Amino acid sequence: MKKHYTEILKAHALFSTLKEEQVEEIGKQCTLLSYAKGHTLFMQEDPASLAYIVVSGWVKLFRHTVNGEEYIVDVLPAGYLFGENAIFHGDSYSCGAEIAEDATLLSIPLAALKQHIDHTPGFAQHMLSHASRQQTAQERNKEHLVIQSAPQRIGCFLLQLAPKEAKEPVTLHLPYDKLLLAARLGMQRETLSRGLTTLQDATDITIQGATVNIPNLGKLTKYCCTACTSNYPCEE
Amino acid sequence: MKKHYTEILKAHALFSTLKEEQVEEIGKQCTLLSYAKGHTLFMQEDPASLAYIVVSGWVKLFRHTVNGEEYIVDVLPAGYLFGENAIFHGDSYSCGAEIAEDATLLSIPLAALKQHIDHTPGFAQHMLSHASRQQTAQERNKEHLVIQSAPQRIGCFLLQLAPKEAKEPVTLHLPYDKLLLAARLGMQRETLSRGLTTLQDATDITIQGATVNIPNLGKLTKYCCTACTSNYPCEE
DNA sequence: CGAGGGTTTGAAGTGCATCAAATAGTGTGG
DNA sequence: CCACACTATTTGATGCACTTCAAACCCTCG
Repeated sequence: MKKHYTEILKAHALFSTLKEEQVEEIGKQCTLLSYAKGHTLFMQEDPASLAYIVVSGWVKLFRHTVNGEEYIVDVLPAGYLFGENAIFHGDSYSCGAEIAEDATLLSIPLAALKQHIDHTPGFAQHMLSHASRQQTAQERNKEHLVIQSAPQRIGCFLLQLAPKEAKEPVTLHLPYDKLLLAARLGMQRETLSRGLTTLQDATDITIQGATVNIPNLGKLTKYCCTACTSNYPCEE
Repeated sequence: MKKHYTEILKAHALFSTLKEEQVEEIGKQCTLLSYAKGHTLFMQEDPASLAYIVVSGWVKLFRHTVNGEEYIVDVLPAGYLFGENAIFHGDSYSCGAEIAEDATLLSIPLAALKQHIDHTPGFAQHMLSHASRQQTAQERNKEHLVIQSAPQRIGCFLLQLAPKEAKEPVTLHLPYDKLLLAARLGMQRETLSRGLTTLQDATDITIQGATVNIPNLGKLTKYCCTACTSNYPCEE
């Protein structure tokens, strides 16, 4: 029954090179949980004992400003790990987490991670390269805020949503509501709405509700990625 | 002669808990270098064999967009380490580095770092917590771009420049030219100039050339940090 | 069918960027 | 020590992008 927990773990780069028995031992301490949209997992500064891997659905990470507004740190799809950095924040979460779309999560005790960081050769190295990847992605995100216009950021997001070896025309669905998407991209919902229209005019894509059709990837790429410090596909 | 290299190393959190002999062994492989403003250390994608610690002066990290513009990743003061993440980027630098103000740097072979990551118990953990701190700082920076206005970002930068236990009135000097500062804060030089004027009107500070006088830290803090997800002082 | 959230559209305002030009500041050679 | 050249910074005028406020529209679900 619990065996497939290890499959989920091994699918993540962080655990991919651990020995079978080590993954199994972590797997034993994990739990699979299902939550409905809107459920709050934890708040910023809460004492932390669990990290999570998103198995399906979407999870929103957020912080609140001093004057009460919500800032979206990130919105995570399946395959992503979060909460693990509490280890380096005095065992409290550095941001809040809420289910953005119905999700199943695998919880992993922080204690298990800590133990492997300290005692399993090579694991800390994997954590390091994982942290480095995260940092690169975040740096790219920060760049976008300075360099790209709102429509470009939207297009860039669509490109990241498209599967790697997709053949045109690509059809995809916006994975969560547009209010959240706008916040994730650092803009107002109205700006998102207008940005999508601008994109349609500029790059031949069509949008109906949450359905996006991209007949010409090259045109979209050219529109968005010319202002960027990375070539498409924009991860590295 | 080379003994004080170890002092520089030990001043950095990364090496602070290594044993004396281990630090000395790294110290032997280091070199102290002086560069004039404008000197290019390396370019993005260059093969990397050295990391650096800024001993004095300022170093600018940058990337170029596809269409040739320069994006400022960060501008580092004394005490900061850079270039080390090449380890996780296939031994090539993820951004260019140039001397922003006359600087002396301590170069550290990446090979030495790698070796300690792999063979020195506890070192990888230190790298991890270092990476985590960096990530937090970067996340805060990214937030600022979305949440804060240009004058608020400027004020926030001034607050970070002020020594921790400073008593009013605080006097400080902008450490590098305003064109670079504007880029570092993600705005145009004209916006910086006008933002400084706005700040003067709003928070009682005075600016003459590169000299800034802050008679009332509370007022500046209130102006800037109310829109932020962290209380002053805004690191954690 | 009506209520309510999510989304779009419209109109007006604001902040930052852009272009252009003036001014201050810095270093050089006479 | 001054005149000149050159760069850094400020100021002014204007335009554009994004925000804000307001209202309409759409869609789903009771």
